[in-house]
Amino acid sequence: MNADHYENVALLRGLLLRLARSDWRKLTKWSIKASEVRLLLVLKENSLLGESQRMTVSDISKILQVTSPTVTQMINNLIKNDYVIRTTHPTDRRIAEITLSQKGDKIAQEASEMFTKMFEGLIDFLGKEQSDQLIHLMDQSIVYFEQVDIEKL
Amino acid sequence: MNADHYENVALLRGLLLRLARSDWRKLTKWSIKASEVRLLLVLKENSLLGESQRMTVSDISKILQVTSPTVTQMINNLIKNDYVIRTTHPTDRRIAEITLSQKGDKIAQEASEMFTKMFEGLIDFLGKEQSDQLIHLMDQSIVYFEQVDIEKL
DNA sequence: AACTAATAGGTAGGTAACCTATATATTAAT
DNA sequence: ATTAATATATAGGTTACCTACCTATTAGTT
Repeated sequence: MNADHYENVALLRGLLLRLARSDWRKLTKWSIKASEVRLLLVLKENSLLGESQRMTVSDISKILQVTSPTVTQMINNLIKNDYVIRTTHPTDRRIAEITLSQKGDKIAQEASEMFTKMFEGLIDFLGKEQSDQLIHLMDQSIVYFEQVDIEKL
Repeated sequence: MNADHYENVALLRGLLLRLARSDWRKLTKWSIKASEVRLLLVLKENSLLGESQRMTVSDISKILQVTSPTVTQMINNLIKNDYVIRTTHPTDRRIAEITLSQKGDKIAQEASEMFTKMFEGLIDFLGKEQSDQLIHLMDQSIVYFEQVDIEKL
């Protein structure tokens, strides 16, 4: 553990901050918000996984890691412009089932392709091995941040 | 370039999103906002680099990568509770010079120590070599994202 | 000196992306 | 039948930004 073992603390902090604020998340070619595109993508990807096309507010909330009122709000916006459809579960009327409309599916498809190309580009740019490394390191970093107790710092 | 060269596209996207939304940025033990703590840190770190304690709104804006109205707003809040002081440049009266008050310096000091410990913790957790790798890969990713043209995707 | 352009910052008002607290509807459990 | 639990919605708020515009001041030009 030499003298400059920790030389990169500031660098690391700065990079994480920049990456967090990076613009790719805010991209939206479509006339809906970036967060709403992400929601459409969740629905699309769920159906591609062979799961049912219908998802509940709670499912979406878990995947996007936001609270259910946040999901409701996004869905209300999406319904307003016919990107998704809300129906009631046939046997449990508490549950709202959300499905993509044709319009929503089209955007989800385009967004999916765009993000795929964007991240394929990143993998090409970094190289396969390096991108695997990045995945591993980011995953570990998330583990670290989830476990660290600020009160004890 | 085998079949699953791009297998990790979704994984990479998900991790970047999670890291972006990670909570460490929102931490604030103090009675001011996280973004305001970051501003105090900029002032503190600038003075530690031997630069003058005084910084202009433009300087801060460049470092935090936010617009000047955003900086003005944060500074107004910080002034309200005596964390920073705004004075006018002696020879160029257009320029506002921002300095830490004693109260602000104390928080900046604490925050600096906290973040330092937090990122030292990350370096220990990942290992020195791995954390250097992470820095390199994040840096390259930022380069990539800055250069990628969405319109062409 | 007078005028125009450039620079630095502030003001007003808005938006995205979240949140908490609370209410409502429905179903499950006792 | 009553109470508790669950799923979602509503109301209203917050943070962290932004753009458009305005003012004050300084620099450059004729």
